[in-house]
Amino acid sequence: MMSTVAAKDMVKVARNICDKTGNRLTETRQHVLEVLFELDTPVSAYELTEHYNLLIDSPIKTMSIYRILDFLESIRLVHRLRSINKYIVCHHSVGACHHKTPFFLVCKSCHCIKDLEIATEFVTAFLQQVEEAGFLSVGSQMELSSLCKNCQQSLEPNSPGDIHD
Amino acid sequence: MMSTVAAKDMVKVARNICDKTGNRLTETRQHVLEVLFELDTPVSAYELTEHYNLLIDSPIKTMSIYRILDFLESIRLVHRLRSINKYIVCHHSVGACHHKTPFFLVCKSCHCIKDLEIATEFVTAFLQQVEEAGFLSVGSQMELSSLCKNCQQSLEPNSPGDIHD
DNA sequence: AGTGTTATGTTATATTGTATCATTAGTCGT
DNA sequence: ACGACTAATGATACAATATAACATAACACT
Ligand SMILES: [Zn+2]
Ligand SMILES: [Zn+2]
Ligand SMILES: [Zn+2]
Ligand SMILES: [Zn+2]
Repeated sequence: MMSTVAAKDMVKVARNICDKTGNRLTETRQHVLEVLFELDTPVSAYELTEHYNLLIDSPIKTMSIYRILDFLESIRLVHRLRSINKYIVCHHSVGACHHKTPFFLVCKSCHCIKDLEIATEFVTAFLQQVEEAGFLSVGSQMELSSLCKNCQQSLEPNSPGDIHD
Repeated sequence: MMSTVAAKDMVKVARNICDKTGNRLTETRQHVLEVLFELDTPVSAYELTEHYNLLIDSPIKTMSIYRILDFLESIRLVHRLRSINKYIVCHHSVGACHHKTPFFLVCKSCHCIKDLEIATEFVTAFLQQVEEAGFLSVGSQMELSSLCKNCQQSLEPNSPGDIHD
């Protein structure tokens, strides 16, 4: 497939992470990452399968997509948005990975998301409360069901999928 | 079905809420609420259907359970835990409803949950950041994927379903 | 009773996610 | 290079979760 410069950077980062962690960035995994990156919008595993098969020569089935998404999530290159059952690439890792506990605002109506850059002391204080409650955060993210600006104003919901900054 | 005193209190609260909001607490809805209350553990819609049909005379199908869960969630008597696709009664409403934005810690392993009583100023600060980002929280809850104390210690995960305080 | 509205029953189907086993592709020691 | 081991993928089936669509029943209001 045609890869943008940004996608190539993403892959480079991915390769570094895999090298360091003793994992293999296979061609299929790389392709999944690239397709997901180019889409740049939350997609379901089945949607991703369709896009993959449009863009990549050798066809893939959703079972494999799920496996690869699991893998990519395990090395923190992909976020699974459980509130909408969709997946996105992690944008925290493109430059240098500064992963904490990301807070995603997920629009209930159009499924656009915003990655809330939350103050460090806030996260720290929160995680301390989690710890005091006897729980251990497992590096996942938080999601808040909400309404984006557009969907608040218009009764008409927006077309799904945008990612706001 | 046999209802505990606590369940009857719950129903009384439910009836009040429905009266105030112009909704109807039908017999079926009341039964769903009672069953869910007695279970007192996160259950899926299908699990709830099974329990309902064991406890209540006239049988119900999952479609209706989903509809009633939607209703009960809309009047904030039930929480839908999206990270594990399960449902629980809201324990915030039993005395007097002091609903803000509940933070649920959800154990990835055994699916027990803890409702984290989070400091008010913390919630306020957080919601302000959400607002500044142009999003409107729609009264849902936050969920953090985590590991409970038991599941941290033992490699063996615990049996699913407990609710910790 | 007649009429509009809300809730439920019923059936079918869509969507999301796993289990299982066979096959292929790397890895490593000889 | 060869065999043996492990990791990754292919392929099929199936489970679990959720919604669509339409018919019927219960309720509310005149
Ligand atoms: Zn990230
Ligand atoms: Zn929106
Ligand atoms: Zn609650
Ligand atoms: Zn646990």
